[in-house]
Amino acid sequence: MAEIKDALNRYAGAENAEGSVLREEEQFLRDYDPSAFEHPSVTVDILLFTVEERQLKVLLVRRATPPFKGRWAIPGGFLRMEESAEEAAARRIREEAGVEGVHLEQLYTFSAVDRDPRTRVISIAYLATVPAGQLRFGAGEETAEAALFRVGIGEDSGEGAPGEEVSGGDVSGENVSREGVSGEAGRLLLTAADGTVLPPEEIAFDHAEILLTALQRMRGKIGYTDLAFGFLEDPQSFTLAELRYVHEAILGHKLDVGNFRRTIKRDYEAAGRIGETEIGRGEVGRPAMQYRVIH
Amino acid sequence: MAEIKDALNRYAGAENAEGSVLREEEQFLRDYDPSAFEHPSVTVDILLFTVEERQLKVLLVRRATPPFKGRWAIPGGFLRMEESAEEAAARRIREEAGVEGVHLEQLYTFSAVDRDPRTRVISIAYLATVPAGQLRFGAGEETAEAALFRVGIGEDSGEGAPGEEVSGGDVSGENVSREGVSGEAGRLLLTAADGTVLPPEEIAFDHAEILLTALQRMRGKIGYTDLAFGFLEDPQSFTLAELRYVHEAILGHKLDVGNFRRTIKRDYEAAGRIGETEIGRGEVGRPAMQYRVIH
DNA sequence: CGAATAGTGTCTTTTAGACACTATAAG
DNA sequence: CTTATAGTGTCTAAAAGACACTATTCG
Repeated sequence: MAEIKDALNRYAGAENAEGSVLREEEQFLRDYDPSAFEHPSVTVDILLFTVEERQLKVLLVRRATPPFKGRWAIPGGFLRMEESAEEAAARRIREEAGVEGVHLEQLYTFSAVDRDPRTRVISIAYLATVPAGQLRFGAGEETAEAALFRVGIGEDSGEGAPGEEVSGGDVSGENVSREGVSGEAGRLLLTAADGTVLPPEEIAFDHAEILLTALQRMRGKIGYTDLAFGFLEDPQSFTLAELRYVHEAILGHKLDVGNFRRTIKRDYEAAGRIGETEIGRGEVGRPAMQYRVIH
Repeated sequence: MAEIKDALNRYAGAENAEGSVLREEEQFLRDYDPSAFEHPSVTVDILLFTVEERQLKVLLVRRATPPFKGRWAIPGGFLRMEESAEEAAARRIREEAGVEGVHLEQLYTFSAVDRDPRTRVISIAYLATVPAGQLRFGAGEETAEAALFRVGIGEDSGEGAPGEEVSGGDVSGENVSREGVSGEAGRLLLTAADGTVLPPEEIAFDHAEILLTALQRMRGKIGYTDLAFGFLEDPQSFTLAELRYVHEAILGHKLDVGNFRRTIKRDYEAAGRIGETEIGRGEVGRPAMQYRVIH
């Protein structure tokens, strides 16, 4: 390693007084000495989402130390030199929630100079979709240091009672106003298990902003990607109703049954992405056809 | 440096068999000592796109040193401790191309451990859209160390001759096959000013992959965002035909005139995003209505 | 039977695509 | 007139949305 550094430094000295393009190459090389410059810390932040009781929830941890002591934050951790950001994210999810092999996708990288008051931190945020049944985060023993919060945007409801239906009013379908181009003006709404609403100001760092970014991303992609499948308890056996509940939880409103089936069958079943397996046994009501994700 | 690593390894050995949540907080704090860990280098990569002669082009620089000496690469630079990634990207664009205030958006962060053979580098890639007329990159003096390459995907054309129409065949409209969900199978096609085709293997590092990601992102977003406006020579005075040329260059195929006008007027003019100004003077043909971007 | 859930059919509105046509300029 | 570019109108097909209806289970 040492001789490589020497070689790079020699290169840097030799090629001066050039046009801007060459100067760029020169600086590039000089900077490549890993000890020559102070480098920022790099972390991964985990937006771990799940759908529990037909509601979209996110995992937050309570900070035990300043800054933002006592506030809730997105779990994260430092990137190690021998792992990629994806690997670090997967590792943190394993450590934090005891889950392996979940769907993981990069969200955004946050790099504002002052986002952490202590030192310069670059955070690469990842979005993870996890079936609620697989989550294991030190449940009863400690006073809740980690917890799931229901996530929504602004006005779309006040009813935080768990075990309830998705939405009080608006039973009639998907007739939600479609604002401009990238719409959805409201603000982030986090509801604890006991119904308490956590105002965005109570979130540590810039994590409220990150959560909002993640939610908007999911809402934008759920219709034409495989995102929803990551929430299914068993991707090898689910009903279209269960899949619809996932979509509804993410979008924050009910979907029309017939229209949902039509588009799913057209866009996914016809494309061979999901397939029927057999008719399940119902507990109440008519038994539903079971589907499985293919590939 | 060596004793720090030893200390860390000792820590690593000591901190086993804990409750997962508390261990995370503890580790978080320990890692916050900025000198305690070896940190990766962080760079920004600039995907500088422009539309010149109705063709989509990207700025690449030729590497003067190993690794990948002589190969073409995406321009980039190191992130400084006192600037955000966005600021670093804007600075590099100013240095490299002499442009200020261009549209800039984050693309993706690349973090594979071995992506640079010298040291650990995290690259935050930014996509910039620049009017061709504003580009100033050390033009005639040196043998081209930086150059614009026409960008396309796979099969969609062979005609690299500049100053030509966008596409040889396929004059009939937008009837391009719509594969599955995230389609567009082909591979990256880079064409130099002299018509030479640069195979993806000739691109340094993982930069061919990054370019492909960028192109796909642009194609996906051009229809419902303000992306195209960033390429207009004068956003305060342009014609719908000029705007269409930008869309065609990015998509890689011609668009139907009537349908294009219809959707632009519905989605942008009706929403107050663009507005008519006055009828321009034509050089040939009927003079066109001029539009301007609002806000 | 009623309650509960699964699933179908169909009408209307909106959007996308294809394509022929008219309009206004220069020479 | 021809050419070149700008702009309109319209027919059709596909997709989205609303909503009423039928089907199958349990008790």
